[in-house]
This record gives sequence, C-alpha cells and structure tokens, in this order.
Amino acid sequence: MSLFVTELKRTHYCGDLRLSQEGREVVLMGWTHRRRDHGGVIFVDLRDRSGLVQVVFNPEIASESHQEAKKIRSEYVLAVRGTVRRRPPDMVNPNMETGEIEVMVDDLEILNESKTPPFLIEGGEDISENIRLRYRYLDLRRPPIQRNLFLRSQVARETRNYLSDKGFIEVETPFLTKSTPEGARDYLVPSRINQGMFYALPQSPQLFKQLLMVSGFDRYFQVVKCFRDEDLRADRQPEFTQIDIEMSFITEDDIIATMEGLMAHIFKAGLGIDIPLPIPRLSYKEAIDSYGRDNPDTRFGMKLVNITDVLRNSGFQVFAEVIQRGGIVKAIKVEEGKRLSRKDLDELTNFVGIYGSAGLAWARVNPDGWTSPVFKFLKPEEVEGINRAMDAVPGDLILMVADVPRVVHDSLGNLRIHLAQKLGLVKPGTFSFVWIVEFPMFEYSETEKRYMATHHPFTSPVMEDLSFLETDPGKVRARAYDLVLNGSEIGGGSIRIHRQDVQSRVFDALGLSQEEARTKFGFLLDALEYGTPPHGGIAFGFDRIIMLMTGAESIRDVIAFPKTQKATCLLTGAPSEATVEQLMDLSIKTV
RNA sequence: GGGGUCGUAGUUAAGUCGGUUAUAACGCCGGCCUGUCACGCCGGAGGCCGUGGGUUCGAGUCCCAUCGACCCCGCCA
Repeated sequence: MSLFVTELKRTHYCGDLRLSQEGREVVLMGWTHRRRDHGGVIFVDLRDRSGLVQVVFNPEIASESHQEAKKIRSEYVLAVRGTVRRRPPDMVNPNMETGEIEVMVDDLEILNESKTPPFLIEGGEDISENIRLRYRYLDLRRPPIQRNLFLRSQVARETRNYLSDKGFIEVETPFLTKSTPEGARDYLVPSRINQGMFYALPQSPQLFKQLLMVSGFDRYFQVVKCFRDEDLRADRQPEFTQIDIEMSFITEDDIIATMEGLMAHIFKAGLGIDIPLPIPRLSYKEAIDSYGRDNPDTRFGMKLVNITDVLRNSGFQVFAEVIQRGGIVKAIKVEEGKRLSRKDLDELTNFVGIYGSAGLAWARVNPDGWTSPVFKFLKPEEVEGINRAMDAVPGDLILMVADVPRVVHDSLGNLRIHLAQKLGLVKPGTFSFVWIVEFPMFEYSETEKRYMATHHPFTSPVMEDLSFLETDPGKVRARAYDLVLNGSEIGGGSIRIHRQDVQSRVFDALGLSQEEARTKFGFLLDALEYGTPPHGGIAFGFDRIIMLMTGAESIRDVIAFPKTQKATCLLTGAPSEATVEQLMDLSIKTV
C-alpha cells in the first residue's frame, strides 16, 4: 500500500510549521535527520530544504505507525500524516525554529531506505573535502550549503530583475567558439566535422557582447559560464559564472552608476544590507601606493607609508643600497605591537619571503627609541623621521620592507591582509566596496619583453593620453574600472575602442601586426567599420560575489558541483579517457 | 613548474625514543527504556595505518618513491 504517493499530497514544508498551524492536520515528506527511540515513544527530526520539525510516534495513538517507525534509520525518506501540536512549555526547544510545536503522527510511510551515509548530515563542517566532494549529493543536503545555493539563486534572479527593469536584454552567446586573444589558456574542443580544427570554450563573451552593441541592442546582459584552463585557487574554478554586461552611448560614470544600483539592489534583496552610494573611487596609483595592490581591502587601515626619502642617505647599508638601485622602502604600523611575539615576527618574515622579500625589518617603538635589530644602524634623525612618517606612538610596531617596488608592494600588501586576519581587525559582516580607476593601459612584461594590455586590447585609452601610444606606452591610462569588495576583485570592465584607427594604434603599441590582428579577431575589426557606437561594459564574478555574501571560505561552497585543485570532479570522475572510437571520430591519435 | 599542510575504523582525531593484542569520540549493529531533542543505560562488530619499495630481529612510527585532498607562489586581460 502506498497511501501517500497515491492519495495524499504534501501540505507543508517541515521548517515552515509554527504555532499558527496548531491543531491542523498536515502531510510532510522529508529525510530522517535524527531518530530518538525511547522504547515507547519515538522522536524523529524530519528534514527538508526548509528545515527541521520533530515528529512523534506514540504507540498509544497510532500503534501501527509506531511499529513501522522502529525501522527508521538515518536519511530514510518518510511521508507522515499527523496533527500539529503545541508543545508543553517545559518541552519547547528554543534551539529549533519549529521548537514550539511538534507533529503527532497518525500515518507513516517509509518512501525509501538509505544506506548509512558516510558522514552525518549535521556537523559536516569537519569532514574532509575529499569525502564531501565524492558524496556531493549528500554534502548538498547540509543546510549551510543549501542556504548558499538558495542565496545564489535569489541573487541571480534579482540581477535579472534589476537589469531587465533597466532595459537590458539577455542574449545567449556561443560556448563553441573561437579562441579569445591575450587571455588565459583556452579549453579546446575538437571538431569532428572539421578534423584537426578546434573550438575554444569562451573565457568571456567579450567579443560577442561588443558585436551586439554594433547590432544596436544598446543594453545587453547575460548570466553566463566562462572557462579558463589555469591553475585553481580557493577563489578560482576552471568554469565559473559571470554577470556579463555591455551598454552603448555611455561613459564610465553611466556604467558605474548603473552597476552601483545593481550592487545595492542585490545586497538589499539578498542580505537586507544597505550599501552606501556612491561607492568611493581610488586610482590605480593610489591603491598601489597605500595598499600595495589593485584590489585593496578597505575594511581596515594600516596603510603602506613610503619612508624612502627619510632613509635616502641612511647609514644602514641594506636600505641604502636598495634605494641607490632605484628601490623603495615602505612600512606599515601595527598598533599595540606587543600582540605580536618575537616568534610571530619570524613567521611574518617567512611570510613576506613568499613574495620575494629578502627580509622584514621590525621596530618596537619605545618612549626613548626603538627595540629593533636595525636600531643601531640608523641615525637618530632617521628613527625620528620614520616615527613621524608613521605617526607612531610608544607601543606601536613598525614593519619595513626594502626592495624593488613590486616586491615591496606584494610583500606589505599581503602582509597587511595577513595581519588583519591574525589580529582580528576586520569586523565580520562588513562590506566595503571601492572602484579602482585610471588603470595603466599597458604593463611591461619582463618575460615577453613587450607591453601587454592590462585589461584587454579593446579597452579604450584615455583620449588625452593618445599621443603617448607611440612615444611612451607606459604612460597611457585606460578607461577601465574594477569593482573591489573586501579585497577581492568582483568585477572589471572598460569603455571599449569604437574607432578602427585607434584600435590599429593600440595593436601597434602591443607589437601586434595587422596580419596577426586580422587572423585572431578580424571579424571584430570588420564590425568596427560598420557604424560602431561608443560602448563599454563590465563583467562581475558571480561566484565570488556569492562567496563574499555568504562568508564562504571557498568558492567551492557556493558552486553545486565544483572541481578539485587538480581540476577533477571527484563525484563523476571527470576528466576521463575517451574511447578509441571517439578518438577515431575526431581523428586524434593516442600517444 | 615550485613551496607548505595533511592522509590511521564509516567519520573526526590520538598514537611517546622503532618494541607485545593500534586507542578514543561520534556513527553503525543488538538489547533495555513513554517526553527526548547531540536522549540515556548495557553489550558488540568494525583496521591493507593512502599505495609501492627500502633500512631493521622488529615499522603506523625512520628513509625513498608515488597517489590523493587542501593552502600559497608562478599562472589567471
């Protein structure tokens, strides 16, 4: 007999029941979260996506169901019909959303049994990711992960609502497409019909969205998967989701204002948080100078201070030589420096070593000087000058790095973040946005011995810098902008080049010949010649936004089926070998 | 490509200087229990110590290699 499947419909989700349903007959379906068998009465915490409710099997009320309930084990799938009952005051469970009520069961049907799961659904936090990912379908039963995916869905929906209301049209662009220029490594897909040829999976729909502007759609968006064949990190997956946006006849300020509206909307809808607008802007140069990186965490201070000038004629050889060779010395100040022990300082020295720094000079500020390994090498006016530059008072700890600018900024920029975590400088639940603007158009690559596009080669230069394209490319600023949240880059975009002549000059500056440019993306160059409107856009890292909103420590906790650091899927076993037949179809030889 | 952390029962961990039968908690199985909610009490089962090799009278422990998970550097416009 299957009373439930054939005759009874579910009336409520478990977690939705409240005192207001007291006395109502309800039908619930869900999983056995926990079972407490007292010999007589049996309690089961029944779980579905909404939460938990206690259902009670009492032999005096329903002896047949009680008998059946003895068979129940963890994760069995149940259907119950019963009555919502107010719990007596001393039996209320304040730790449960539904703790004021329980369901006295009349009928029970075990809809399915379950093997003993490899880990408890509650308390899965401690389980190794290895096991969690192999049994991802069980891991996804865990309420914290379910909450993440529900929020993800809600934010995607609110994004679509907001952009649709603002007149954006959602257009799908191809996954089987052509390699994009100057980006990450592509995932390639062999073509069977055109043997020896390959599609590339898109790293972003960049060129297509620009073509849509040429076509006159004016405002485009897409919530879209993108693919990059690079090494993984806690916040990087080989396939990820982007909120991709492009607009015509606009300037930076139009895009920035519209996107600030989007951020405010999704944070209000998803978390109930008001984001103060407008979001502050910081130039690339200011960001590097004060925070050591172009994705600064602005939730706390501890900014980098340049003390090169104070030490220009220093008697301390290490500093003096670095400065002579064109290097710099910068420092950060830790208030109440005694929170860091001598052992901590050794650990911090190792930490900056990761970023290439040969050392970390530290100084504890006393009323009458410093406690510091470098104190004896410095002139009194140098110590005084540094104290003044750092605005240091007794008790403070000063941490200094001397090296080429890149190493100093990498070291102190990351040390600043590291210390904030270690010392708990960040108040949980704070969200600090900042726009980074005025990026350099090009960065000189030591490995490639040429200028590379900081964003991508279709980014428009700032018009007044145009003349530097040929004379001093390093000076050219780009009309690009990144949105940074809590030290993570969550979005980046630019005003694009819409004139063919400017595009040619940028290619020249990149050392890209007309022939190469034509082979790689001739279709875009052609399109530029048919009345391309001024346009620009942005793309947001959707997974990262959700990660920050949920407070997840890894991007994998906001993706239903993520890959491991070696880019494999422990659940499905992908990637796997192809059959000989498949390879023959594709004309691919096995090695 | 490189640096680091880790791998012992289903799970999470302990395991001393290399030494007898590898511990614990939770979970699981059986029994008892009518108000628990991390139920309780009694009993029980459960191990290729990631894998392979080496040193040794003897290896979970030491050495080498290898596989896997995670964090980071490089890489990722």
